[in-house]
Amino acid sequence: MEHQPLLCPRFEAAFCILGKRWNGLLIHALVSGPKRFKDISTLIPTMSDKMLSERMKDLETAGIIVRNVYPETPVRIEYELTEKGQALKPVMEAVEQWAAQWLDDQEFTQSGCSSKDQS
Amino acid sequence: MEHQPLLCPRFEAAFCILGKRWNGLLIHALVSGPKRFKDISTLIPTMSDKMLSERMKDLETAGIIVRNVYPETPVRIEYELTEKGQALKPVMEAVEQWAAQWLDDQEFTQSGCSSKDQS
DNA sequence: CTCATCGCTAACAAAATGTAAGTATATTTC
DNA sequence: GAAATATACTTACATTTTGTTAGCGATGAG
Repeated sequence: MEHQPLLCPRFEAAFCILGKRWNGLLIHALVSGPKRFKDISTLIPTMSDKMLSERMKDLETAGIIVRNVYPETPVRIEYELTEKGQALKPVMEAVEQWAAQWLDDQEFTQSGCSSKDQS
Repeated sequence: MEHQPLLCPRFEAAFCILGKRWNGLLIHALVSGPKRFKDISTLIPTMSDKMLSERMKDLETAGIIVRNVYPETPVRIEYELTEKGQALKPVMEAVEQWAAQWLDDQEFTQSGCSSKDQS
C-alpha cells in the first residue's frame, strides 16, 4: 500500500506554503519591499497579530523571508523577502493577472473563503 | 480610522481560493484534463474523501470547476476546469517553476506544512 | 448471498485559527 | 514620576476547520 508518485513532491511542497492562509498575502505584501510588523498588520487588518507572527516564523523557516533586527532606539524589525522569496514574484504576478481578469471586487469573502452563510 | 485599500481586494479574493489547503493541488490535478472523484483521491492520497468532496463543492461554487454527471451504468462523475479554472494554468506553471528551482524533494511536509514526521 | 467499487455523508476527535488580553522595553505627556 | 502610547510579540481560551473512521445506496462480480 505505498502511495504513487502523486502529482509531484515539489509542487506539493510549494502548496504547503502557498496553500496556507495568509502566506500568499504576506509574500505579496513584501514584494514591494521590506516591511515592519506593524506595517504588515495595517496592510492586512483582518489578520491577527498572533497569526502574523506565526506565519512570519514559518516563512522564515521556509527560507522565504528574513527577519532583520536593527538595534536602534526603539528596536526596529523588518521583514524582507530572500532570493527564494523574490523568486515567487512571477507567481504573484500570475495570480494578480488572473484575479484582475476573472474576479470581481464584490467577490471577495464569498464562496470558498470565510463564508458562514450558505443557503 | 478606516482601514486602507489593503493590498487589493481581488488579490485577496484570489488567495481566498488558492490559499486554502488542497485547492492548489486540486486545480493542478485537473489541468491535465477532467478526472473522476476516485482518480483525484488516488492522486492525492493524503487528502480525505471528505475534504475532496468539500473542496470540489467550493471550487464549483467559485466557478473554477464543473461537475459533469454521466448517467451510465454505474454513474460516472467527472470534474473539469472551467475557462476560469483553465486561466489558472499560468499560476500553476509559475509555481511549478519556482518549486523546481527552489525546493527539494526532501523538503515537503517540512516547516509550515503538516509536519508530524521529522526524520 | 457476500463482497467490492463509486461518490459521497455523518459523527466525532484533533488541529488550526481567531479574540482578547498581557508582556517587556522605551518614549512621550502631564 | 505616574500614566499613556508604541512596537513586536506571547498567552489563554473560544471557535472553526480538518482529519479519521465508519457507513450508505446503487451497481456488478463471484
